Amino acid sequence: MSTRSRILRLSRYKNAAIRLKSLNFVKVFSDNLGDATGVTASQVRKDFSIFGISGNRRGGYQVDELLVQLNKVLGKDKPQKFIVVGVGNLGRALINYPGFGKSEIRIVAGFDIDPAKYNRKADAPILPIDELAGFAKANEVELAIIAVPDFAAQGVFEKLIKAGIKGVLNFAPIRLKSDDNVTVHNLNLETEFENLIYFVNTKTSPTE
Amino acid sequence: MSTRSRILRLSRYKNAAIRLKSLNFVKVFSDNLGDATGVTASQVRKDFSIFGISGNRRGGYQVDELLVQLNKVLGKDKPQKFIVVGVGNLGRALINYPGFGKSEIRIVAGFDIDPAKYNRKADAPILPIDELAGFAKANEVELAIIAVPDFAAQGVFEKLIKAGIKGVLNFAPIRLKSDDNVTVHNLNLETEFENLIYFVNTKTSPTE
DNA sequence: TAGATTGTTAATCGATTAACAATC
DNA sequence: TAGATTGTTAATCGATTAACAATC
Repeated sequence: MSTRSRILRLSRYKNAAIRLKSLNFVKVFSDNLGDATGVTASQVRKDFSIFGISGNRRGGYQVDELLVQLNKVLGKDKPQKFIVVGVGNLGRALINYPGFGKSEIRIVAGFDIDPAKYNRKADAPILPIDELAGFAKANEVELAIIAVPDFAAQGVFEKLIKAGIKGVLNFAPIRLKSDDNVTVHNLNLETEFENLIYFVNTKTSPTE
Repeated sequence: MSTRSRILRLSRYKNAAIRLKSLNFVKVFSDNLGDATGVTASQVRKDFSIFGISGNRRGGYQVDELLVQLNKVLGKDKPQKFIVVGVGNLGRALINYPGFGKSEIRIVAGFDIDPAKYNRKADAPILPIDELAGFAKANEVELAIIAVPDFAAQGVFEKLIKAGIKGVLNFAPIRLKSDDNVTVHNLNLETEFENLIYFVNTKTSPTE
């Protein structure tokens, strides 16, 4: 009913709606959103209907109202606190990622084992990994990013579970398994590169 | 015939095969690979048959032979040169990404507009963006990564097209459109975060 | 009102899985 | 040989698209 790709499309509709709003659109049609995101108008309406997002026969969707509803489905109606484990290049990139600026995604702390990286005074402090569980509980953080080398990922994952984390985005090139209590999304950069290479080499366009 | 998700699975089979090889497996069965990657054995055999990867009735697949074939499909049988445009935190993280070490993915240069970042002596030199086209042609680079802020992405993309780039992995939170000559994969980190948030909030496990 | 767009149902399309004959 | 596993075809499942009645 709600597959990964359906939610990905919802994110795109949201981004398209933001763009259209900035162009002073007050209402949009399923046709506009389809064009902007590369799907059919039917798909847009179907996706909306599954989440009970409704518009106006004849009048399309009010952009402001639509954004409220999409943000609600996507959890963007309230702050979402993340911690990052592993403050190497990638971890630091995520902590400083400017794209989260206007969004409700907040990276509230980083954790590492290297004392040279600790910095308690930063907006998002960098702390010893031993403080992870305490910090997560004190600050009610349920979401985490793993940005450590592959050999350290499983150990970090287990620490995160003990700390009560409910969702993990894993950038380490190791496949972590979710269970009933913890949702894991694995994002393997090498795999993304391989995918691009394949489609360039064969000149086939991916369905994505 | 060859969708994005089929190629993603192929990457996973390859990673599983590498792991099994390191455990001294000489042959593997579709069943092993299915278990290791979370798909059915039928799926594995179907995927293989589409790419003409064949095994031994009764004897499964020789790991070494399988890896050769998978690497060939994925373009890992020869070096794949990438350039990175935008040497901020994310760009630097990609240039230094240790996960590419053993792989045939090579990041051969970075480009930026900030002179403070230039470094012609590094293994992967950081160069002024004006030198992009010249460098790409001289070094026969066809693959690029965009890691610049959103407002700069479209301009960079057009420069890349002019430089003869054939494939782009875009990390900027803007949707770039591929055409017949250039394959684009958009990887929007915010979207990945939203996806995780959704599934954590609803405790539904994604099909992925 | 007449015309246009939604919301939803039915039809289509494609991908996954099951089954089994071929065969090592 | 007998048993186990592949490779492939057929069946199933799910997701996308088309169509159209409802209606603003």
